[in-house]
Amino acid sequence: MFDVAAIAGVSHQTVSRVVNNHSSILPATRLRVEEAMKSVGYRPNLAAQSLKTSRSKMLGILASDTNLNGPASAVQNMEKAARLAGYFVVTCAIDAASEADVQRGIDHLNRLGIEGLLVVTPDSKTIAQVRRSVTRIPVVTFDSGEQTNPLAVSLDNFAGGFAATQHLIDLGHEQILHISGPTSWVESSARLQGYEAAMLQHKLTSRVILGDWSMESGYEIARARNFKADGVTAIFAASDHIALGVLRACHERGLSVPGELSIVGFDDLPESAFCWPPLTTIRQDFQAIGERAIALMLAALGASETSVAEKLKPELVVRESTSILNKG
Amino acid sequence: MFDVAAIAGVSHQTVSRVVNNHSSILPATRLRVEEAMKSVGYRPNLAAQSLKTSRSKMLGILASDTNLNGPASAVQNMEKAARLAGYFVVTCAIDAASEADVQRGIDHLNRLGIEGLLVVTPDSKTIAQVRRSVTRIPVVTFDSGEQTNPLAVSLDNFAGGFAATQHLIDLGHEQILHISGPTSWVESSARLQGYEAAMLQHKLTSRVILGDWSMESGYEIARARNFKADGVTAIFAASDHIALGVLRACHERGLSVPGELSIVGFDDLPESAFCWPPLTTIRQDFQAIGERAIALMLAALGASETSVAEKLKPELVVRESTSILNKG
DNA sequence: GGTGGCTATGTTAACGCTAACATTGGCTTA
DNA sequence: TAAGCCAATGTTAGCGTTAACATAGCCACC
Repeated sequence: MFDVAAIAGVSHQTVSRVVNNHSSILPATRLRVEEAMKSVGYRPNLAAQSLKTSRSKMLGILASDTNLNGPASAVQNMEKAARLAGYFVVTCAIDAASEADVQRGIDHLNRLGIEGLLVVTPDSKTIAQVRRSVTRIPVVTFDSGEQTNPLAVSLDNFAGGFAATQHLIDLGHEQILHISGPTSWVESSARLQGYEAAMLQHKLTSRVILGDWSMESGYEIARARNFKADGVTAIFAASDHIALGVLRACHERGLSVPGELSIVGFDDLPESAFCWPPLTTIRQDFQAIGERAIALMLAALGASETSVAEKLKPELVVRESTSILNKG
Repeated sequence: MFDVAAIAGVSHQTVSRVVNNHSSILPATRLRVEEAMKSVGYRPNLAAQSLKTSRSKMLGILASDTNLNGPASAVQNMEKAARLAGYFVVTCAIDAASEADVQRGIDHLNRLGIEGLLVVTPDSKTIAQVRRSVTRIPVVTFDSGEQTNPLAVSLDNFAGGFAATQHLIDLGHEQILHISGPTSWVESSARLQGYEAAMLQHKLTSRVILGDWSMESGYEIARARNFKADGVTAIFAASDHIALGVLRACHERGLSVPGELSIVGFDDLPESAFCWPPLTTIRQDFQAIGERAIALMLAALGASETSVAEKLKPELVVRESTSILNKG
């Protein structure tokens, strides 16, 4: 910095002012300084800036399941959006099931002096834990329902569950089974509620089995029961993974999809369009989700205007795993 | 820090020594200081440490395709391994196809003062570009073949390609088609070479179609040709995604898998075990890959011993998409 | 018993930067 | 023309930490 100042024939403070876009710098001076910076390849030292301003320009992301498509896409898009705003993103993978692991993650990120924390996990217990133990800095999470925390991105999982169920009802199905995710997940209960609301509205009886998001779980559930005998003609699975597991079990048993059983998933995994039959599902816009999360964070940090917080609506994608009920 | 020193009745420098595990501290003093630290909840300020020591304890990861399972798992495991060693990881998603975007990513990470850079991309041009423009700090990449850069994790994609092909040959197949990935990807050419070596060894003729990793590509290729008419009885796809696309096309046409066509993929996506039929594939151990990358990095930073660099061998996972050639 | 050397701790300065205050000089205005 | 003011830049100090050197006290050994 002093080198730059010497070359440009100004004081180091003037250089600092140029770096920080101060107003009272003569255009000619600014130009001279900028050229000097370029000539020596000057880069401001972030550590020194942090130390002095006590703003680190870093955001932490606490994420579980980062190898899954959804969270991974969301995190990736958050990083891009944050970078655009001049922020750095430090991701920390946690096991949401372990309270101790979550705390370790928080401590780790705190040591960095992050200015804000984004929590990418659908586990409501984890979210509550983080909100409880991180109060010094803004925490942005994801919500899937009635709560309206101003620092949460609202994903309308209720609407998704409703749309999936409505789609099956529209096709004439009445015996619609829902395979849900684990109860502690916010997504899970919102999707379930959407399902129940749609069923209720058409005076149909809800039938729910508890799954755990995984393909294994869908597979085991579908293997353990006889949908035909039960009269079930359609399934709304809380995740594409569950749906994929069900699909495999149907193939094994020779149950025709969608001929004898219609299936709707949730997430629109890239693979879901290419399984057989291609899966009707609910798509979430992870880019929008990531950008929204960062926008909320920036607003909380005072770096930008507060944006309007309307819920992000997922979208029904109709493919070939669902069809009109074959009455017979 | 001065607060801690005052409480413990020592100088701030003694506190610093306790923090850094210096040897010449009386156990009693250390204890006193540690208690004082606990009582005020003291956390060393990383920015100040960085500034003073000019070591930021941060590693950068430049990653493309972070929403894909493989890269995402690798990155996740790198982060965990780095955290264990006291390092922070800053991930930066790039579009490997764009040289400018890669450069922007490098600049972004450089501003942070990262101590080392890990490049998670299979695009050899990007790797070369990064190696060219980042020389100040160690760069760890991934290699898939003959090159033996000491700072690259060697993934034996050749062995994987060989094993996949050998498996099909063992089942009696002779007309084995390989759908490859794009040529600029290191993985791609190594897998291709493994395929060709196995074919050559059994005096079989190689048949290769150029794909681009994606499900769409596998689907389109399989739709555009008639494997039966061509006499092709088995396909080794360079990725599970390609294989999944082929599989879907087969379903559409009523071509029985594995009855009329055996298929082997590469990657062992979680979904591959649950498609129909479950896909025979080559599994890579992403946890080992991530840990190995960090081990290499730590060694390069002088933070640990150099580890022996034997290639990571992928593993054949036999499922139901391959079967003995049905002569007739 | 004095000297040398060691061990445990204290003191000082500096890392690169920015906030706050100080200075300069040109311009307005009575 | 002198007082006042503002715009542009300079000077100083300190953010929290650690390296380097300084000091104090103890033990051993001739």
